[in-house]
Amino acid sequence: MERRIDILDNVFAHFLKGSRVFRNREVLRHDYVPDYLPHREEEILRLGEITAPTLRGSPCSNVFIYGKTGTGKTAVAKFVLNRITQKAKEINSQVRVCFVNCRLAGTEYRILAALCSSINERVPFTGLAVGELFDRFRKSLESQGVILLAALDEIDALVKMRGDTLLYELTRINESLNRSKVSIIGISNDLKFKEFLDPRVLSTLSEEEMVFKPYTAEELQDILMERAKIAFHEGVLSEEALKLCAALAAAEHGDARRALDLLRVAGEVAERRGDTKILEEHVREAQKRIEHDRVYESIKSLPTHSKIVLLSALILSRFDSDHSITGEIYNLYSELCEQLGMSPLTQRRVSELINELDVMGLLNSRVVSLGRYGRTKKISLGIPRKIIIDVLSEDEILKDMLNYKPRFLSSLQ
DNA sequence: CGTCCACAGGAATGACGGGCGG
DNA sequence: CCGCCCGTCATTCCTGTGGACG
Repeated sequence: MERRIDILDNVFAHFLKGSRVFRNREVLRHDYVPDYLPHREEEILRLGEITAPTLRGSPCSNVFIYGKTGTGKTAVAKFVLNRITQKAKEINSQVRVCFVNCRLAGTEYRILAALCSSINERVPFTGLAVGELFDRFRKSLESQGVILLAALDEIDALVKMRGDTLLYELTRINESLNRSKVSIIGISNDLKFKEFLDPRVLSTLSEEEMVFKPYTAEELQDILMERAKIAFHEGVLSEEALKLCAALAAAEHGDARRALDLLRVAGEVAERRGDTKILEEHVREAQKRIEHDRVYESIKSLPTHSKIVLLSALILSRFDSDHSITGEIYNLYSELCEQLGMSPLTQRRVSELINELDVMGLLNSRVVSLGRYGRTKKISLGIPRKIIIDVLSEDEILKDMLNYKPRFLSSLQ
């Protein structure tokens, strides 16, 4: 059944787009879970062993999975959960599984709602108090007498925004359940995450721990190769291009997600140019494009005042040497605010904004002492001028200020 | 060697908006 | 549904500081 739909999808896509590069672009998306996960056999086995008891109706140890982005945590968890579901159906076992992405869910309410729906407890989208929802969840569990295996992905996001109360409740829920049990698989890409947790929650939650190591370049090659077979038409992807994708991603964090993005965008670049083979140059172009898009978006979504600070740095970079200092930036920033009819923020705040832009890589700033002439930050642009100009010239408020001449120009030279 | 510049950056506090609990 | 609380952004006030200059 599924297979037939897949085939048709490909036919439609091919017919509509007439792609000579892609056979099935979908498999390069990072939310796609392939049938085979290269170099994660051990992890799959381990997680399988830990969770297997649920199949015969016993609870299993809670597991905590750590690892940087793109190390296969989510894929492995989904993979194992899928297999458990399959097996449970076969042998008619009373195990239920639930996979929730805490960051996407956003609130405790929606996470609980997802847990409820996995045990067929229907709850309203909104309206109930979280405590009420929790009671319903517990009652429903108890009356059904099932084992629930719940995977909480990006669990660090939940704790960062809401604290660990929900986790605390969830880890304690088994104490009040007789016929049912809940086992939790927590997934986090923040390795320091433990420190934010109540020690009691932590010890309950991490009865078992798994750490996912970054992929090596060779491992990434295998992953890409598997996907490429499905994603591209035969002979489209050159070996050098594939190796380059793997190498670039390995240099970053061993991030499979990044590797797949590179491959997909490289395919798109080739397609757009009308080429039928993906070469190294397409990958390099893809890398540029991904980086460009990232920077472009981050500038575009900046608050207005941060944009003005960035614009000040841009304008100042035309004069003087390649760096300016906090005071100069602040003077020009104030001037620009005046021109725009806005009231400027304080220097203290602007200093903070500069730090934020520095963290984002849009500016480089470092503290220096100029001796008799004070202590300040030397600030330079962290990205090509062109990108800033591109984004800001689309900005309704700031587009006319790109060629602004600072009044205190004379004092600069 | 002390001074003093031009800020860095911490702490306390206020304004505001959105979500949570009752 | 409403009030309260909490997080975010911003201001105010402040103490700290590396090193050129005299």
